Amino acid sequence: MMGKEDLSLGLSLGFAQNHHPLQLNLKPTSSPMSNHQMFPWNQTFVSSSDHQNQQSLRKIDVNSLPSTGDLEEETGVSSPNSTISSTVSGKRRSERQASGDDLDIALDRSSSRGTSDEEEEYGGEACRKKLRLSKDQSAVLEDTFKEHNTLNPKQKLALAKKLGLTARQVEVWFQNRRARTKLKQTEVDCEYLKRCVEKLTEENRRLEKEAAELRALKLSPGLYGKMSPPTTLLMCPSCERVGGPSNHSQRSVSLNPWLQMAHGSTFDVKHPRS
DNA sequence: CATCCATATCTACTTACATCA
DNA sequence: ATTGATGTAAGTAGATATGGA
Repeated sequence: MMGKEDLSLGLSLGFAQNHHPLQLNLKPTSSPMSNHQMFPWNQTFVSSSDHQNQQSLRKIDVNSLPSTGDLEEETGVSSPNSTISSTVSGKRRSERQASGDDLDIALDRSSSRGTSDEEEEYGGEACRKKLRLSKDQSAVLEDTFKEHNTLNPKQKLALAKKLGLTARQVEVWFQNRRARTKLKQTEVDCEYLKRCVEKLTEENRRLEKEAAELRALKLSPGLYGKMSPPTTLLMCPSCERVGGPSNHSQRSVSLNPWLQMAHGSTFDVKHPRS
């Protein structure tokens, strides 16, 4: 099985290697970046092929285009889910009809159901049979994904033809691939934020301790008069940091952590995208 | 020009299945 | 042999963009 770490590693390395201008734009808003801009798509994901490799050795390739006879046979199809539909949703069906992609309709239908043997196995119902893409198919899809994470209709059809898949299968693969990438990035971002929180908590603890010490000093009259005044807090208008009046002290703490990150973080947590 | 409708494509979520430990 | 966890292909719903009537 493909380990999560593999993909995460791939992502991290990808981000490290590609200095995408948006990579540092980590903000707490829900989705500040469009999905099409979010990731450097030329990053490498090598791990899945090993996984696919193992699997494809054990499996029959069920993804080759069905014969003409199959196409004729597969016209009537029911949803693999309990909901009755025409396999492709009404939307999808009309989409294909509109584009005149009749072959594709038939292929899509055939691809989302089993053979007649399998039908018997499932009590005559046309249940969804899980298909596995071959190692080669996955590799080509991955390569294409690295170049662009979305496909226009022409590219989709060309790729489908090249791989012996349906356009719908290619489309679905890209959709799922984008979702996986986004999920992985979310996990990476989460880890980063956790480290940020830890650092800030630690810094807060330290500052509270320091404040307590200063309060203690203030209470002892002998020492108070001799104190230098660096405890005066001023806010830098440009960066919203609170610090000493002379310069941006190393201990300054931003009121806005996201600004701080953009500034070059004072807590040196390495962001995965940088 | 504004509005409506059909279509296309996307994300998010879910389901079903294959595989492995 | 069984079972739970995991990965992934595919289905569904809803949002959005676009173009034509």
